[in-house]
Amino acid sequence: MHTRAGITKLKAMVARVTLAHVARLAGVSQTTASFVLSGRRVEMRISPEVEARVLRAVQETGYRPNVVSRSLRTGTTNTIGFISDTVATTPFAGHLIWGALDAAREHDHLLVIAETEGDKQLEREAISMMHDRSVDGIILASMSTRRVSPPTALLDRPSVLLNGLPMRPGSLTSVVPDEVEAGRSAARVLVQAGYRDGIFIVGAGTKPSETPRGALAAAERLVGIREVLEEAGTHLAGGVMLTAWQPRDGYDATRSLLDRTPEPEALVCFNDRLSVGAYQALEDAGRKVGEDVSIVSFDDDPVASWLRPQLTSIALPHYELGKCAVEILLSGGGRERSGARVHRVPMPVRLRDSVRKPIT
Amino acid sequence: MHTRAGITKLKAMVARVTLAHVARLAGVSQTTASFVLSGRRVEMRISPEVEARVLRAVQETGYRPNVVSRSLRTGTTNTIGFISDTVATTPFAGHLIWGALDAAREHDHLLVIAETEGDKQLEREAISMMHDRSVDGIILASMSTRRVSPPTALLDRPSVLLNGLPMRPGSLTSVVPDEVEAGRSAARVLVQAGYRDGIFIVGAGTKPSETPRGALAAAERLVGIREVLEEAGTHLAGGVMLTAWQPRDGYDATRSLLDRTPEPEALVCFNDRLSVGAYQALEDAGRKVGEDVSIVSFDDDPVASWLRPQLTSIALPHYELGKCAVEILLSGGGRERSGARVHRVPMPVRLRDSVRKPIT
DNA sequence: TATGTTCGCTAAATCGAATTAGCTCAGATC
DNA sequence: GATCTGAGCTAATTCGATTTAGCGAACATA
Repeated sequence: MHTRAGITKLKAMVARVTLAHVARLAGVSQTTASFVLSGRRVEMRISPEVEARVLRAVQETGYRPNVVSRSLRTGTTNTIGFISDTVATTPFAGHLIWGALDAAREHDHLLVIAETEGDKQLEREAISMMHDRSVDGIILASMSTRRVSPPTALLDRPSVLLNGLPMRPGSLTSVVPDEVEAGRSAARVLVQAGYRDGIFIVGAGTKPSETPRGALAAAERLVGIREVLEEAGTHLAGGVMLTAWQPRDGYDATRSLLDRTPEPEALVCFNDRLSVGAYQALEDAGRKVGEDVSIVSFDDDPVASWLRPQLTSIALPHYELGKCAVEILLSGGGRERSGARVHRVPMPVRLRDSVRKPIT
Repeated sequence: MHTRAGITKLKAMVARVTLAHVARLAGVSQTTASFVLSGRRVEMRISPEVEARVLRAVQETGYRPNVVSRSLRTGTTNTIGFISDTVATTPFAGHLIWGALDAAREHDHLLVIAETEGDKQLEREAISMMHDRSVDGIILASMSTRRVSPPTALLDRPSVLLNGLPMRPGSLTSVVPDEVEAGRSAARVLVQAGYRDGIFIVGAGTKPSETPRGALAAAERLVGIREVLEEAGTHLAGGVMLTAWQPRDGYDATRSLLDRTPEPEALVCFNDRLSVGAYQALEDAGRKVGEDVSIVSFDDDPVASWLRPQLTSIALPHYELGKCAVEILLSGGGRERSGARVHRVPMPVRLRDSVRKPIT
C-alpha cells in the first residue's frame, strides 16, 4: 500500500494536466472548457464569467492540450513532413530546412524530416511513415533542381515539390529557383562590365542541349545567358561541358580554355566549386581574376567570399525556397492535381570582386 | 443524394483501413487482430489458423496502423525530437542530422526538428511543442562544443545533449567529440613529421586558459597537444588567440606569426576556415605550405580537400555524433538525472598534403 | 456428477480532446 | 396557464488503437 501510494504520487507529478482537470477545477464540463479554448465562446454562448473561470484554471494548472489526442479526433497534426534526397550532405542545403523550419514555426507547425539518399524505396517508406503519423502535408525536396517523378502515395494529401519539377508538368505544385532569370543576371553582370567577346561557360556547352543530364538548372541558365548576350548583339564564345562539378573539374576545364586563341576574357562557372578550380588554374597560368579574366559564378557557397578576390555569384535562395514551400502548403496549396503552379524564387546577385569594374 | 454518394465514395477511397476493417474481414475481434499484429499470438493463445487469417486480411487491405491512435493509448510515438541552436547555418552540421536520421530510421523512428538560433525562449517553446506531441525523447544539439544549461523542461523525459556538456556535470547524458584525443592526433602528426620547435597555434594561445570564451573544444585540444609535445620533449612555440575563426582572422594571425624570429615551422589551425586564411597569408609571403610551413587543422570542412596542397585535418565526426545520440536515447539512455555519462566520439585524422613527409 | 483448468477468443474500457445532440431554466407570447 | 424561444450549459459519442477482465467450451480431476 505504501509503495502503491508512492508510485501514484510519482505518476501524478509526471502526468500531464488534461482538459478534464481544467474543467473540474473551473467547475464546468469538458465540453465548455473545450469551447472556451477553441475560441468558440460567443458561438456556443458561454458567459464571460465562465470563460474567465476556465482561463484561470488553465493558467493555474499550466494546461497544454495533448496534440496526439487532438490529432486523433481532427485528423490534423500541425506537422509537416519534409523528405529530401541528399540535403544533409551539401553545405547550403541546411538552409532549405532552415527556411522551412522558420515558416513552420510562424504557423505553429513542426517539421518531421526524413532522408532518402535518392532511394525510391526509402522514399516510399518515408512517405508511409509520415502518412501513418497523419502529417498535414509533405514537402519532397531534391538537392539539385531536376525533374522528379513523385510516388503516387504523395498524391493522397497536400504536397509540394521543392527544388524539383514534376515529370508530368502541372501535376504537382513546385517551388524552384528562377534559373532563367539567374542566367540573365549573370550575363548582365558581364555585359555591364563591358564584355562582349571571349565569354565562356565552365560546366556546360553553349546550347541548352549541351548540358549535364538531369541538370535542369544548367539548361535554364543557358537560356537566360544567351538571351541577354543576344540583346547585347553578341553570343557565347564557347563552353566546356562537364558531368561533375567539383573544383578539380573546373581546374581542368579552365586549363583547356586557356589553350585557346583568343584566350577567354570572362568565365561563367556553373557553380562555386568549379570557380575554386578556375581560380587555381588561372593562378597557375599567371592570370589575375578580376583583371585578366573575370568570373561570374552560381550558388553563393560560403567559399565564394573566402576566395581572393571574392567571387561574384548568383545565389541559390535556399532559405527562401524552404520557406516558400511551407507557406504554399499551409495556405492550402499543394492540393491541385492538375494545373498545379510552378513557383519561381528569384536568385539574388552577390556582387563581389571577381568581375572587372565597368569602364566608365 | 447524388452528390452525397459521390462524396461518400470519395471519402471511402481516401479513408484509411482501420484495425476494425481487418478484424471484420478476418472474422475475428479487434482484440485478436491487435494481438496478432503485436506479435503476442503465443502469449495470448491465438491459433495459427486465426493468425493466418488476420495476416491475410492485413495483406489484402494494405492495412497500416494509425500511429496517432496508438500513441494516444501507449504514450509513445516512435518519434524523437531534435532541437539545435544553429545547425542549419553551418556546412557539416547537416551531417549531425543525417547521422541522427539514419539511426532513427534503423529503429523505425522519425525525427521532429526545431531550431532555436540560440534563443532560450524559442528553445523552451520547441521543447513544449515536442512534449505536446509526446516525443519519446529529445536531443538538444549545439553547433559548437560548449557548456549548456539545459532547460528544466528537458528533465521530464529522456534527453541527450549533443555536442554540448551540461553546466552541472553528470546531470544529463551527453555526446561530444573527443577533442583531447584530437589534440593528441594533431600533435602526433607534427611530431612524426619531425617537428619539435616552431609549432604555433592559430586560434588560441598556448594554455587552455588562453582560449575563446565558451570554446570548450579549443581548451581540450590544447590539453592533448601539450601532452604529446611534452612526451616528445618539447612544447608549443606560441599561439595567437582569436575570438572569431574566419579566413580573415587566420590570415591576419598568420601574417603576424611570420613577423616573428625564428619563423614558424608548423601551424596548428583550430578550424579549416582559419587554415584557408593561413594558406593565403603564406602564399602572399612566398612560403609553400607542406614544404616551408606545415599545417594541421581541425574540422575537415569540404574546403580542406579543395585547398592546394590538400589540407590535413582532424575531422569532426558529425555523422557519428548524431547517430550516437539517437542510439543512446533509443537504448534507454538519457534517463539518468545524476551520474549521467559523457560519450566521447573519436575524431579521425584525414591525412593529406599540408604536412611535410616524415624524413625517413 | 461436481469442480477445476486450460484453451481460444471477445466485450468493454481506455487514452484526451472535439463535437453532436440535447437538456434546463428564465422570460416572452398568446 | 400553456407554449414557445433562446440563453447557457452538459452528456455522450467519436477518432483507432491497446489492454484488462472475463466468457464459454473442452477436457481433466476427484
